[in-house]
Amino acid sequence: MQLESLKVFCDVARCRSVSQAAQLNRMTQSAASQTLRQLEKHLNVQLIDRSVRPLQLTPLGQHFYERCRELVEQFYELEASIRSAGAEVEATVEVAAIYSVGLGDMDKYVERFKVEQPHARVHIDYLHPDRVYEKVADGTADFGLVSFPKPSRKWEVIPWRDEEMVLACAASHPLAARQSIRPAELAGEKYVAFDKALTIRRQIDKFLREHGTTVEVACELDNVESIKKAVEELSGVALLPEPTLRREVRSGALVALPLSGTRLVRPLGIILRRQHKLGATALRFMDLLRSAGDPHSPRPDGRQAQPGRNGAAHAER
Amino acid sequence: MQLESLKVFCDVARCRSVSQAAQLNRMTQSAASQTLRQLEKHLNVQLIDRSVRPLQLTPLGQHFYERCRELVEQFYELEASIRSAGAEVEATVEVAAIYSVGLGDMDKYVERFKVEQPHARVHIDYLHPDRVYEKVADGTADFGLVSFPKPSRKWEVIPWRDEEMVLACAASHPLAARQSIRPAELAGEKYVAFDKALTIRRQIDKFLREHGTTVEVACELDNVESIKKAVEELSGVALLPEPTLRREVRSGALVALPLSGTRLVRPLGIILRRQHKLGATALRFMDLLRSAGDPHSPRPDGRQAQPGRNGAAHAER
DNA sequence: TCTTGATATTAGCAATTCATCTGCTAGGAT
DNA sequence: ATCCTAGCAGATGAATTGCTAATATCAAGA
Repeated sequence: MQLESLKVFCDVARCRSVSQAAQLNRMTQSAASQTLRQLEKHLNVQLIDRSVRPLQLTPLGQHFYERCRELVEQFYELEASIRSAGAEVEATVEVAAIYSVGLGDMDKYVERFKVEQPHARVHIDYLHPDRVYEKVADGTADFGLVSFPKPSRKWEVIPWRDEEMVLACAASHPLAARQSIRPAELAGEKYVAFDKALTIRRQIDKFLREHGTTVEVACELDNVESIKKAVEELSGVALLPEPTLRREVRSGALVALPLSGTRLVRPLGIILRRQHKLGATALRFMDLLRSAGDPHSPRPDGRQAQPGRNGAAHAER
Repeated sequence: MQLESLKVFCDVARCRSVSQAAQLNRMTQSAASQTLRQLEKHLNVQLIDRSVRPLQLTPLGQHFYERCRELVEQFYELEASIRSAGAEVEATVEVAAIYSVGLGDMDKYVERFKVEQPHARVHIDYLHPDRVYEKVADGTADFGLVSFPKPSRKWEVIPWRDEEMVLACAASHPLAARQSIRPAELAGEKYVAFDKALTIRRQIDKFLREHGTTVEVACELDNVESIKKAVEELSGVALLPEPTLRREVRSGALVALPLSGTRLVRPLGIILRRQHKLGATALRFMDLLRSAGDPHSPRPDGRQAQPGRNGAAHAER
């Protein structure tokens, strides 16, 4: 049972002519005639009275036409809506990122991408790390941006960039005048920590342990923005990724002290579902991110990114 | 675009399994898989996420499923209703008859037919002759029963039976005692005539003219029942087909006098649209009528009627 | 009856569809 | 980690289907 057959029948019913209906459907009169006969045979009824000119619908045919027409129209509407929705989806990149990837950074990438791909739309969700993994796993996001990415069967990890961890403190803090600081010097400081459930907290704890230091945890928060605010207000200190502090350092609200004698980095990674081929648009946006973060790392699928029209995608900020 | 494809997709969406959906649709898993792929290609979207087990619909696929399911269900409902309506139509005989064919006669035929064809339904409309021709011409009736059938390109005429015209008068009328009557004796009688527009009126006028008689037309009516009533109440006379008078003669209300020395008959005929092949049921009912009316006239299409299970159709009443 | 415009029919060809078989993948168990 | 199993996709050959072109048939009007 072909939908086209129904359309042909509806057209015949409207035009009262097989030939015209055939033309409307880009087929020969013969094909239309056969189609109608087949339809009637399938339904085991006579829909059209062919013994008069112009042909006429039987009462049954009339009834069938009225209902059928609606259904056919509705279906073609649905088809069109799905098609356009599909094009929309294809042109949209869904990214899931942890809070602290930094709105400032991502905005720049998005702006740059929109210049290169004017028809494209980028949507970034800033979420709790667990939610990021979820959205990647269930396909709601094309890819995710997380810190300390953990490999798994379910997803593939592409290293993106390493962020230097630095000590943040209020401008009025006694340490603010220092050029750098050794981990050991943090002992006794009022420390604002990440939530215990977060990987970064465990990594920092391990780092401090390795340097024989224990800090006095004043409070625990699950995102960078809250920690920054707490550092300011409690006049505490915190170890945070350097890029997330830039705005506050520029405005003078906070001071960022590099660690001396050692180094702690927060690796960021792109995660994406295995065997899940990304759309062309998503692929291009990922390439933009990667070339900005680490232009030399290989692409996991071996495909070449479409180069921007002027190679700007490879320019470091 | 096949309706079956949509059904397969809907089944896949319900079962979350291609194999099961394939079984439901009596096809192999391979065919179902190809069908789905084709559907997705046609719509240019991804409906199903095949990278997880059990498979899952994409958001787009979910949306398509919800709308599609309704449409498919509605269509199958429509299909079923049309099919059953078609069977109904096929089993129903639509007959258009002039008023005076006689309800008594037709009832007998219908009763007998219902015994032979228990599933069949017969519907008889008693109409003005012009309406009978119309209903046959536009296909609303399978065939028509008329008097003095006029041949035409539009319809075919099959002689059915001739009805003897007799003089009707009230039992109290002076002529009622006669055994028969000559046309000339009608001169001066209060005559109840058919409407001038009717063929039978013209035929009767011609008949009387040929016998050199003129009658005094008391009133004109367009159907036999009214004429009979008028004959009774006005104590007039009328020339009417003998079968239409039987009931009144039996009850003693009217007397029927055969014409002597001459004869006038009203031929009845079956009319049906040329090239309009009747359904099997209509054909059988027509055969019943014809064998009862004139068992020796040939059938116009050369087809043999299905004989009744005991040949009763050929028995004269 | 004849013409005209339109539909049905037929045969042959091209495209599609389907089933079998094989290879691959995801998920779960050891 | 590595194996096993169920389920899906892809290739190939067989069969069906759908289409076109040519021809026959038909209804309506002159």
